Amino acid sequence: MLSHKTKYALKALLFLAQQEPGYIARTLEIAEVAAIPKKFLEQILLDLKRAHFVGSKQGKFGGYYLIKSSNEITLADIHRLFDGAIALLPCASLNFYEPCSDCKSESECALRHGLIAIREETLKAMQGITIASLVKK
Amino acid sequence: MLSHKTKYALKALLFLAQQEPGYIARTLEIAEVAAIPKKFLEQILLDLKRAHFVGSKQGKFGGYYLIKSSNEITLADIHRLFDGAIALLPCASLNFYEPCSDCKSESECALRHGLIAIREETLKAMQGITIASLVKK
DNA sequence: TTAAACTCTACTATTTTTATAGAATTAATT
DNA sequence: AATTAATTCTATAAAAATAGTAGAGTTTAA
Repeated sequence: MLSHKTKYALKALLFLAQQEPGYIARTLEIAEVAAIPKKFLEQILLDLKRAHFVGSKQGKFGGYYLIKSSNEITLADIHRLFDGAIALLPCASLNFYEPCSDCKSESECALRHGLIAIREETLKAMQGITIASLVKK
Repeated sequence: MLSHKTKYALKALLFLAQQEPGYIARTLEIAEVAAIPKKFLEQILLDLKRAHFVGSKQGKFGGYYLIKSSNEITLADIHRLFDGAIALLPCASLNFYEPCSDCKSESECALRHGLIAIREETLKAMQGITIASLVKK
């Protein structure tokens, strides 16, 4: 399941993608429209900024705007940023790989191979969902 | 990601599937081989029993054994039993459906449709992984 | 009767998630 | 220069979920 953080991030990006090009949205505005606690959203937008999905303008009349094309932001990207690995166990992960502590050997691990197959399918599906594709519907 | 509980359940089922038909395995035996805290495993096996994946024999020389064919136990089944929904949000779930509290209307919800597509793909993949298919490798 | 196993409930500890608070900084306007 | 309205940053707190433990009770075989 997605954390609230990831869900909020997606809703915020969805909002930004629906604005006129050049429009700068205040955090409060996004928070109200998308029903997100404002102070929580501040952190999320800051994370999205550090990950270069959005840009910001400080000071009065400042706010946030998309800097990446909405069809280049995928569900997989946002999941990884806030919820981490797509894979079901770290040993089956591409971006968050870690060996299992309780596994004798990886080649012998019965679970790992199956979970890699799942990750491949899920990742493909999640990369197919973009902010742009969500806006369309 | 899978919880430890789900991972332990899979490892326990994997162990049981690899025993001779009719063999009854003690909790301690499974715990040692699969590196699972014994008291934690007790709860997990009890849950697996209540969900009719395994049977048990009480008293001395008692223990657990599979009662469902290992090719009829899927990753999706075990995930749902211990970690709940396969879908990324409750509003996109088949077995754990709940409406979103922060969503104006489901038909308007931009997220839901995309997440249903993801759930369909992931579920299909997870139903393709069985205890039997994991044992084979 | 004893030993060895499962059964059951309650509890505790830890970690993660979900926020909240408040001061600091930045920039536009008056 | 002062004011206002915004982002930025760090720390903290509250709540929920996860992981694990304890111990008494029940069942069965020998």
